Amino acid sequence: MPELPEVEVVRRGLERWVAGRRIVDVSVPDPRSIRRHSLGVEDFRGNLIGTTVLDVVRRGKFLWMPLSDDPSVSDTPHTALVAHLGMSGQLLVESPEQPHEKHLKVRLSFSSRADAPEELRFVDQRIFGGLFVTSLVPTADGLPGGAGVSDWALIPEEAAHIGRDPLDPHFDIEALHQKLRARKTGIKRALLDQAFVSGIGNIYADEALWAAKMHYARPTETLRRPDTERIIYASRDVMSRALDAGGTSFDSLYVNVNGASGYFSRSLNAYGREGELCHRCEGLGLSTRIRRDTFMNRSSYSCPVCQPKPRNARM
DNA sequence: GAAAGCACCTGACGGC
DNA sequence: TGCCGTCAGGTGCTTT
Repeated sequence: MPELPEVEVVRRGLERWVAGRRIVDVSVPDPRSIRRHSLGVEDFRGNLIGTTVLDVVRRGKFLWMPLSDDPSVSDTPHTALVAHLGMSGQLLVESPEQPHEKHLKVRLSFSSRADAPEELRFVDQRIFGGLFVTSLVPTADGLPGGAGVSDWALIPEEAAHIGRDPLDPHFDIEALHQKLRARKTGIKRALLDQAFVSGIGNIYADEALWAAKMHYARPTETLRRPDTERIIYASRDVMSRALDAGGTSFDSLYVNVNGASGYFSRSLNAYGREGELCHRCEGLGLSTRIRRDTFMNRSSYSCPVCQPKPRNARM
């Protein structure tokens, strides 16, 4: 599935192929993928056709493209096309002659450019993702909304509540630490809550906790500052390595969110390794095996030795 | 108000 | 071979 590093690869691809281009047509073969655009298909089309994409910005797994009716006027944008890839979404830059994908949901046609295909297609098998047009509002901290070329301190209204992601240069560890201490919940539950920190999904939560030698049910109110730092540094490390790997295999025309290939190329220490030897214990001559627990209706992978369950666990 | 539970969705896979 | 149940999980809404 697309995780934060894959979404960043998509952002860079879109920045190259789509930024600065005018939208000339929009079609929505499956309206379920724009269900977050409450005013419907015609309003969605009307808000896009004739506008120009100014930039491609990302915070966590949210992507947005600030729009302008007249790019010759240097003004801050007011609206944006927002995209979330969900579990299976893909944004593909293709020529109109390319056969339609089985799960094609939305097509955007751009003004022609000699060196670039004219269509951006949103393809989504499981329809957890989607597109919508919304207003941009000022960021709470007055700093740039996310990763992008522009430095507008703006963010889509619907994404304004989410925290910055660990790869964001404006990420504030101390603020996160204080929020975690004030909350009475387990650490993994908090890491998956985008209001605390965005961009961490089930895979990176397990990997970061393994690297930090911390059990997923550790109560957040017991965290010390070095604990929070260990988790964030670990998540940064694993996501940066995944981003590097995604970057090297990046197929620039197909704005690649092939989650499966990217995911399996990573070296994971916990996620999906039930019954396999813990790499860290193995190095110490132990034969501990990774355990899988059901947690939040999902799977949670951990080492029972490196990540012992606390007595005051918050499940 | 905070925290937890659950629905959304479809393809892969295992069991019968 | 075909049917059925289970599983995967990010987000937002509902329930406790």
